[in-house]
Amino acid sequence: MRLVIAKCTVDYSGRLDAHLPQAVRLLMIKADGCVAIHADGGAYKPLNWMNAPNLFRESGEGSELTWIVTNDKSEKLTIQLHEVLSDSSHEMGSDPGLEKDGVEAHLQELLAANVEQISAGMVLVRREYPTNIGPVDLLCRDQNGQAVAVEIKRRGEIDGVEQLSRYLEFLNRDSNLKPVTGIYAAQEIKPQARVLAEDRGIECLILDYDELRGIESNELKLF
Amino acid sequence: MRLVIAKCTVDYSGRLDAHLPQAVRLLMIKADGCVAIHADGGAYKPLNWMNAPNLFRESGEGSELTWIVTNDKSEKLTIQLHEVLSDSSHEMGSDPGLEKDGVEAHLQELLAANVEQISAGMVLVRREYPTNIGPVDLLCRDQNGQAVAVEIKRRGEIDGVEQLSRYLEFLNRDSNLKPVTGIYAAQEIKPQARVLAEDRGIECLILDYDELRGIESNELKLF
DNA sequence: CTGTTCATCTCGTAA
DNA sequence: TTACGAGGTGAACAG
Repeated sequence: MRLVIAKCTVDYSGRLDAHLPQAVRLLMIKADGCVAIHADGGAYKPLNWMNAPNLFRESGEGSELTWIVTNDKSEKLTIQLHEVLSDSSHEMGSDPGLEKDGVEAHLQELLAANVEQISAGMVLVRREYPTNIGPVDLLCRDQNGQAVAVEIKRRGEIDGVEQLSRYLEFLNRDSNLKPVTGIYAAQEIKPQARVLAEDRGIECLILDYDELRGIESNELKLF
Repeated sequence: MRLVIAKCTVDYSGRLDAHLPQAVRLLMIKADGCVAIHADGGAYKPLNWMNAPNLFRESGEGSELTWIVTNDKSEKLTIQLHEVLSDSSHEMGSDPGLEKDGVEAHLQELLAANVEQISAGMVLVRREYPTNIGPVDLLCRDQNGQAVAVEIKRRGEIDGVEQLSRYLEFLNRDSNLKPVTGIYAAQEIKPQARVLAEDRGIECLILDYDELRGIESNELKLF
């Protein structure tokens, strides 16, 4: 990894056009060739960047170096270096990578194992119940034996309501299931999504991840 | 900005849990306190990070330093530094920031100012016309006085068609507007999006950004 | 290889 | 402050 601190101006042209006025910034060039330009503030996202694979060309000399980075999608990043304050390279080797735990898939597992938390007497028919337009997260039957399709999201936005509506439309064509009602379950449901869901007769359910995890661990303790 | 190259292990706990095994990485600490951990490859996104504002604590000594970064949302980033290979700081001053050109807002402005480019006699009612499920980009009336809802995208994909369909559904409940037709306008419309749009009776319109900008500047020249 | 969905999304902006 | 939608979204996964 090469790290350069320099007073520079930058122009990007590609999916949009962008320009950075002259200032001191960090230019980061990784081993795979990708380039990132960071200011000393803001979040982790660089001001400008160019992903690998790309072509890096250096031209000019002295106090007016120019870096031009291009790729095969006709994107172009032009960096004018007016003054280089630091330039260093570091050997780092390959990275073993990140291990994650606690994302959305876990939520579906937890709820599938505890469908009676949705309403008393609810029974799971199956997870990822297939339809022609994709699988529904959960298909259940309530205490009266009526089919219920459940769509689970971490954050319930309007797209998820559309998705569930489409599933219901298809499920209701199956005379063995009809009539099928819908439940939209999420840790958080946005107001607009709620409006649309209720407009379509879909029930909204707020999930408590910690509570579900608590129930799970309590049940495990019983055995 | 402080840049440290070190052999380290990292643990993050907060919105999820994540762990990084021991390896040499770049640790970046910006002036506003945010911390990012980069490997020498992958894209511009760091492996782990912690945004400002946060609390940074350094403890231990010699070859076993520990950095603990916490914030008020009970997120915690723990960095064990097993070997520091480089540690430097750089004064960079504030950044004038990025100037962008060619994003969706520009397209909407340009088209709003030139609605007769959509079709002859078209008149703008208002931009960001509100509905219960969000604002429509443009509401217009055509030469016959019939209401037309326009959804503008830079890249026209299928979810934009869904979005416009929802707006039309709600707008058509308003007896002052009914019947409302839809136009899906984008610089580029994906084949699947076009099929769905036409299936729903929504007209597709390809926008030429340069052309719209040209019309705009020509009109300016007239005055 | 495209298409779809998730993300510690980030980021801006308007109510 | 919160809600909402765009993003040079990126990244992972399924078909």
